[in-house]
Amino acid sequence: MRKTGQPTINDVARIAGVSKKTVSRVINRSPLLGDDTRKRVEQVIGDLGYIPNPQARALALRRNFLIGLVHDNPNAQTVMNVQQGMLEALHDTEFEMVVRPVDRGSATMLEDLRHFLERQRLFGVLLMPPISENDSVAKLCADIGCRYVRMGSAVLDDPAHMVASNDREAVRGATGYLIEQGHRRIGFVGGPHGFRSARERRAGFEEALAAAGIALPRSMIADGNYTFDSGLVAAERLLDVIPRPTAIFSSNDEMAAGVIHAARQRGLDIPRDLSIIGFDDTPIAAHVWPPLTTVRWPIASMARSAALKLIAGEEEDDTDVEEPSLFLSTLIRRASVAAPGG
Amino acid sequence: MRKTGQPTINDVARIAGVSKKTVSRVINRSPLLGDDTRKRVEQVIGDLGYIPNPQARALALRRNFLIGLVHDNPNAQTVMNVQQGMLEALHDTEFEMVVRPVDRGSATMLEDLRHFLERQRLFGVLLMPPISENDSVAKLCADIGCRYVRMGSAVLDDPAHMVASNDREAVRGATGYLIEQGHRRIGFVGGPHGFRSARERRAGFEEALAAAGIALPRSMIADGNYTFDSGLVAAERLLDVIPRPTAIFSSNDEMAAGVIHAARQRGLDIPRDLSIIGFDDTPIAAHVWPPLTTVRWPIASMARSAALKLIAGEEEDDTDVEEPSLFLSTLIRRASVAAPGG
DNA sequence: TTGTAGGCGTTATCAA
DNA sequence: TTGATAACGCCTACAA
Repeated sequence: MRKTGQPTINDVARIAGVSKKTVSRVINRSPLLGDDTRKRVEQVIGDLGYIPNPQARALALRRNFLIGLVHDNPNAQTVMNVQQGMLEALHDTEFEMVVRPVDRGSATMLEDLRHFLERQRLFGVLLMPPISENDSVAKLCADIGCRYVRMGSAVLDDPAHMVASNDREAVRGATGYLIEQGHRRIGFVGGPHGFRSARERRAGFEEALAAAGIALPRSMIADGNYTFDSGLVAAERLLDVIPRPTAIFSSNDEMAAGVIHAARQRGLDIPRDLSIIGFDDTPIAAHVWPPLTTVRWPIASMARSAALKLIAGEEEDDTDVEEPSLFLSTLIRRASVAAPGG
Repeated sequence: MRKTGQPTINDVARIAGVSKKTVSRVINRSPLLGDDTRKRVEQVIGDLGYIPNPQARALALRRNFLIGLVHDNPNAQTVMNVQQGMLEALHDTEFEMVVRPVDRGSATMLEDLRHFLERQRLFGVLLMPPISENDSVAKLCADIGCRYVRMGSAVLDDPAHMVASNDREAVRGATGYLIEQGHRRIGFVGGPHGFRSARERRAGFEEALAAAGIALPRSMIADGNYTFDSGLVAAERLLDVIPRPTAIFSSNDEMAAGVIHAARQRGLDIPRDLSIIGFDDTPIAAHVWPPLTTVRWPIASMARSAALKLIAGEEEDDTDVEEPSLFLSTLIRRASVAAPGG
């Protein structure tokens, strides 16, 4: 109690007139403990304001109480939603969240990550997309004995290590909605190669068209990389095609904002001349003009669930309830979609 | 080396044929060490892939290597920029970042924070606005011996505990720009009461008008709370005034997007009928239509500097270079401003 | 320049 | 049901 000002387990033991181990048992809710001893110790703990030192526990238990968030996601809102969901799960537990961005492009990414995990000896990590799609990262975690749960747009791993949304189905539904409105010439702005989410969304798009018997010419597909600018460029390509598409599905909101931009630069009215659907339901979707119809996936819920999976069995509460592994997305209908021609 | 698979200082010592202390000296770059011994130990460390256990170090040193980010900022991009800046500073150090959102509205916020800080015994915390403006929080940190640095829109603390932007001056400049363009009826959308940034920005606005000898009727001021919707509502109030303002300064970008929305709903052309300036230069600023003229403050640089202040003296590199405490903002000129009437 | 003994605050083992 | 003793992996103080 001298140096740091914080009382230690020794102080509690001495004052309560019991051994350290007994105090430890009280802290850890050991079942074999006399009621009176427990009460007495708890009294002292309360009086002293004693708080167990997590570092010491980490050392003794050979594992710490840090959950890592490993991400390389460029979208701030998405990352924040994940953080929020994780923290909801970690709230009132002894776990804390440490954030670790990684550089997917870096040649040493895997080595850096290994070094980080080995050094910090994290209790577990939550892998966000798109890095979560990288199987070598999951393998790395498994190899060095670090628990992990991956978030993704499709099931990439066994349920214990995965929470997934079903992007394909969501996009199929969104595209179906455009078709219902009467659209037949529908352009597609895709995400970057190598992204599972990009692949899933495109597959959903193609499935919807196929189901409706609508041909999909190559000219109606343009690839982007999830950025505003790439969406703008892709839209310019699509809008050059004659006859022009009457609707465009964009694989994320940011690119959809670029599509809106491009359309407006050509004097096109949205949704009269062009309907647009995005994906993610980031704040930008509600704030662009006109407000963007988009697909919302339950990011925070997924992250919360993922974190709960990670610490499952560690916390006494309702560990019997299995965390779900598959999450449903919903189409948010706003003003950017109408029947062709108004 | 048995349980965890990770080699310990003992393994290194045994294999290198030296004492633990010698290995410890190598790790901590003690100057008094024979070159050959050092080389030999370093060789073994490399061979074994030995990494010192941060938990054990934390225990022995009675302090850990975690830097906290305490925030209650609703803007995702701002928080992410701060995280990025912090992590840049922490890169290649032994420090990690743990994130702690707090609820400013909660009655137990201060108690929660105290509990968090006492339990985790963080090395230090970075306080983001607006919670950083709360003097009791700073006092709490000081009381329990936790280093802290506050980020803010004005100097609220001594340089060792503060990195600040100069919002007042920035807004004065931005408003001056509108005046230069010929605007005389300029509306102001303010931030929420109790926010220092809101106060500073408003002061800057008023100073600019006063300097130009322009009266500021009460009707030209509408308060918001930094959200899109509040900006929209505020703009509706301002645009109802006759004669209408020819320009509006909005205290952040999100509200400025709401202003744009409101203007468009009335069929006003921006910038012909209404010029708009925002604050923050979030991505939304570049992506709305028309692109928004706004004030950019160097968030990431400020956060990096704040983190470096926190760990100053701990890292050997260039600790002689004092971290700056005041950061300048710049006006980013885009298409949302023109002379009145086009 | 290097080593020994002891401590940081906690938990595990095993005996009482 | 409790307690003594020994870890956990590292660092400081003091010796050699």
